[in-house]
Amino acid sequence: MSQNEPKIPQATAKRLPLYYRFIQSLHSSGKQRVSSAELSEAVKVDSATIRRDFSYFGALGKKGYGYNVQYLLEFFRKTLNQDEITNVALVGVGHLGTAFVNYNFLKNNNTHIVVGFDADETKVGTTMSGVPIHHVDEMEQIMKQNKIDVAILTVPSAYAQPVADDLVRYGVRGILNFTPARLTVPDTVRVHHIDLSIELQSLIYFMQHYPSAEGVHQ
Amino acid sequence: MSQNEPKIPQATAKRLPLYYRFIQSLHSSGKQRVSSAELSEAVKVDSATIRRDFSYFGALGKKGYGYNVQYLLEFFRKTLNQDEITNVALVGVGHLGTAFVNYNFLKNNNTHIVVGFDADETKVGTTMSGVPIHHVDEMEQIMKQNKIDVAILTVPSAYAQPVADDLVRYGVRGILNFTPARLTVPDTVRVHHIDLSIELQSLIYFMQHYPSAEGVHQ
DNA sequence: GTGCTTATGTGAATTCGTTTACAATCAAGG
DNA sequence: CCTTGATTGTAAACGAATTCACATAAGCAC
Repeated sequence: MSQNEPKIPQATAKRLPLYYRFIQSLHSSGKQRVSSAELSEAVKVDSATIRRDFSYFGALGKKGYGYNVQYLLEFFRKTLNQDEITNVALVGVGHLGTAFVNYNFLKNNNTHIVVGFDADETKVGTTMSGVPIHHVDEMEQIMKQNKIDVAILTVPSAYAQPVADDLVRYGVRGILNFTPARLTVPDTVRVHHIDLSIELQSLIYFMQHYPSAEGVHQ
Repeated sequence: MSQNEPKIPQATAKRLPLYYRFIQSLHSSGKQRVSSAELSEAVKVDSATIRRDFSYFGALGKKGYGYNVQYLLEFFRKTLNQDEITNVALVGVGHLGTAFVNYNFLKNNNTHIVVGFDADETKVGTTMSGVPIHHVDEMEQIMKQNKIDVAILTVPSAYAQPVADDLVRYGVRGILNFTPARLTVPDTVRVHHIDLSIELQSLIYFMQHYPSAEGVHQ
């Protein structure tokens, strides 16, 4: 499922889910074809960048015509492995964690939070939006049994590293880290940081120092 | 307060709050000096990159010695404008918005959510963690009166663009957008996107296609 | 078919960011 | 005051990502 394909630039890889989402919406609105210029307008990525991104996968379009929506949809569905549902564990069911189990953006896509863990006894044993909350002590057993290899980390930052160590030990290979801690993990494990207060701080810095500029991020 | 300083690369600017936070923690732990190598270990940024980043602001350190923590702290406090508190509005008090008003990461730093807006009458008039929730109809008056120029956008995606238009009209110059919508705004307004489901999707893509690699993201 | 229009795919140029590698400089210790 | 060891600051090399610009090919109209 991996390695033999040509390596896609990371910047491109990060945009794929964005493309996929918009193509889905085009498809469900019944559109048949789309040009890189239209895509550009919608996802706010330069049209040349879009064509270049697509070209890493070969010729997906036709000159003078554009891209066939159905075909693109099909292609991205396979490329992003959308047939298979990825089970995700949520570690730390505080305010932010609670928002994630409730938020339905995870029920779409191919990712699904199937279990939550917390140390708080009053939460353990409950179910939130259908997701059972277990005690962190049960993590090893449950993670291994269900072969969960992606976790969302929303614990207090003091626990971030030790919990991450546990997760790695239990077989997790991807962590979406919402704590401010910069985790140390083996390089077989992929960590993406989302640091909310840093995002806010840097937004403010940009506002003050780059009065007009195109949006950044991702 | 801006423009005359030399332009800092965006990649550097995004790391400044990260540096600042760690320098704060060094300072409160009583450390007097720090090298780029130590900083590197803590924030997981190559030490040469750190030295390069710092060098855009002139010579902050001393050769053979490193950086004086007190001095760095002072410097970043000014550079990141930490004396002044930035008031932030939260637009959309759903699950995610609720997490933000409760989360104390905003009470630290120099940013503070001072008001929330929602269309749900049952929320309007209440106070959450000390933050008053108003009806969106009052947005114009309150935003202008309090001269709030930063907003966190956590509304349902269908409302994202119209609400953003309103915000811009009321004087907002920075939006932290948590909706999947790609906003169209004048280029005097800065938007940072945090798209949670895309982050998760791209994490999974990277796991599957780049089995071992250093962490990306911010 | 023929020609016109459109929009792709990509080589080349450019911009942006990171990393190497080292001369310059300073602190500290004798 | 001299030497040693440490660590900066940056020039140059490299690498990644974006953007320009256009030859090429496909659709479409007549």
